[in-house]
Amino acid sequence: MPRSTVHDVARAAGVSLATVDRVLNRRPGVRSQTISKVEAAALAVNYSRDVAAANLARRREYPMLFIVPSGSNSFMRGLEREIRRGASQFAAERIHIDVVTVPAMDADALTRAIDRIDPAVHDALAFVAVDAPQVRAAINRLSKRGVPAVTLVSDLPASSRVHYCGVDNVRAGRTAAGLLGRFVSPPGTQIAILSGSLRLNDHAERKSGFEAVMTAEFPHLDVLPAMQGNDDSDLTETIVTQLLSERPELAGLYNLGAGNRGVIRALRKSGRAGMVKVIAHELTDHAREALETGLFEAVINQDAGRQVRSAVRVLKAQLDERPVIADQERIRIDIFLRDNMP
Amino acid sequence: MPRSTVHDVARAAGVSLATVDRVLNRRPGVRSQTISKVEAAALAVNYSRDVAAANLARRREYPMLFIVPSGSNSFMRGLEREIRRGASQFAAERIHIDVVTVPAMDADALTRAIDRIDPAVHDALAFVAVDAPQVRAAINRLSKRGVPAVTLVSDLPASSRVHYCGVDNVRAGRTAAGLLGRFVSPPGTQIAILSGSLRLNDHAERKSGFEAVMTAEFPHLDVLPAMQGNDDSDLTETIVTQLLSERPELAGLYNLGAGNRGVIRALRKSGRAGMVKVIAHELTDHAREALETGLFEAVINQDAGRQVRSAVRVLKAQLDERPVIADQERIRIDIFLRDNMP
DNA sequence: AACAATTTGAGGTACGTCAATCAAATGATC
DNA sequence: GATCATTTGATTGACGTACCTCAAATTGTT
Repeated sequence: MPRSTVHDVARAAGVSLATVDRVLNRRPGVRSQTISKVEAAALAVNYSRDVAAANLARRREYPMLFIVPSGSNSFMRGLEREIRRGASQFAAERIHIDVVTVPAMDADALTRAIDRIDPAVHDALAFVAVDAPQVRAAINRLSKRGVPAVTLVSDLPASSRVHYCGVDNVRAGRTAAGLLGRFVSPPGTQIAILSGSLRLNDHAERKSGFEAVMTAEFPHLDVLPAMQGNDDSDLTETIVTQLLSERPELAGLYNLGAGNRGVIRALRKSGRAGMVKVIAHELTDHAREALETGLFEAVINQDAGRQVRSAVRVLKAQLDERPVIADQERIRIDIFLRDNMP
Repeated sequence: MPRSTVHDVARAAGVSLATVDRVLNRRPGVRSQTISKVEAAALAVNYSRDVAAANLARRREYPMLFIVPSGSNSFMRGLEREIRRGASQFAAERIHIDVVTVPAMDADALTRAIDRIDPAVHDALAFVAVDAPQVRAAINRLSKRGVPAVTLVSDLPASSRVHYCGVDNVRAGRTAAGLLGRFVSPPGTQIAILSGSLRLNDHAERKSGFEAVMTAEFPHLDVLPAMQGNDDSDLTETIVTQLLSERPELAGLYNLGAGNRGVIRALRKSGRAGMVKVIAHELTDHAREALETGLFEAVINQDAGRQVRSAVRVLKAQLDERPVIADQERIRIDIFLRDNMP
């Protein structure tokens, strides 16, 4: 049974090809009666548009822009790599991707980059959000100019962004707590939380999820107030070194931001590796090695490639005025131990 | 910069379109000198074939057959569902998928099903293997008849199957051990292993991975000899019920096969839920609910949808005589706790 | 009934590739 | 340099859809 084509629909509906075409592409000049006749016929012969042929015929191109933070953050560099990889992959579908970087956690720089977008050049935007009013305003302006945007990795709630392509960070934090709580059994022991910047929506959410589960399910553990490492390896190293020397009872550490290199260095220096159970985020090369050597117990990961592909799919659907299947676009929270690393 | 086409290649190489076509599609009748000239030109103008247009032009169809075990095994039913879903998705790429079921763990039935394959009807096969000599022989016969095959979920090593689309089950077992070993801390406690059938390659591998890590990293835990539940809920329930009554010190249970319903029922009856930490496989509806209610601590999962899509990709590549990017086809070992279930 | 407005039909061209044909050019062989 | 085989060129018609034009048919309005 070969696929049915527009010809089959036309025959089944008893109308001409031109009319079928007008109906299928929502072109004007067709009586509503005829429209429903054609739609019924399409359903009857089980027609579905051959997307490949359609894309070929309409010379529609999909130029998109991705904005990611610059800097040495391994996860972000990995994200950029995945974007570039996606770019070459999606080229076959006439999707062209440009990438620009802006300083991390710099709301003004991000705002400027968004305002610089030329709708004649880029039809859609994906960006890693910093939660700030001026960014929100810029995105709202952008959508007024007809350019849809999605957030990547970190969300910008209450803005006109079309979709958030990233994990549910509250649940990510909850997951980390579930693991760490089970790993450190003796009661009365201390758990430390290390975050990057709470200006990033994702960090704030992870923290709240983590603390919620700790309070509810592991009340016997003593969770210390969160410290801020600013996603910076050196600052993180300083903080963790001091923490380890001050807290001999420390049994667990949850680093919910970046700066894993700093955690690793501090842990190595202290000689307490293995005694303090560490859970971190993002399976970068450093985290990988830390898992391998037993320095980290587990890593919570969000697959950058999936997020990029999801962003592209959502934006393309938006440009084609097709609905997104939200269910299919949910990004998973991966847990990696030494033995199940990909 | 619009994509370059065959025309660009022809111009760059200084040959006609026909010659470019012959080279690109490996048709005979071109001097090797000209071939390299064209290939160089293709590289120079950064040509990449427009897959959509190519698929449109060649009327190649890809009829494939999937063989899955019948029965009430939730994972297998989920797999079948994913195959059927894939079928409608891949239809756009002219890939047609048929599914047949054969009794689970029945090597002879599987052998007959493989021998029944008509190369005129199905160009490729994906199947869940039972590790038996007659199956191996049937697959070898099949590949002689020109039909490539991949194994799904459970492998058939040392056969002429082209690829295995499934997780590394040794590592899955190791992962389970890493988790369970950390979850049950008090020394001297007992851990039980429950398997389905060791005739299935995947079960045997999980068991060996689990035991290896237990011996090496958690020597203080007492791992009991593995019991066989035959992937059957009722038998599994009986076994677990008896186990729980005989072993009051039991602190952990690893169910590496199917039959989770039996484990759940036995655990509920016994009133030891939560005391015995359970790790199981496959995120079926039952496992989901068990995680939700705290009956299971963790579930190791292999994503059925991914495996199906991977199988289709690999088979299509095989039929097109394209190489497979093995790295991209590696199936991940998912870990799910209550809070990171998708 | 005459007219305009709307709806429909018929047909063509294009997208980039595949596949095939037939003619023309080139090469090798004696 | 005549003969034949091999290689290359030129051209054409699909594939399924989009989009356009122009004419024909149908409605609705007065």
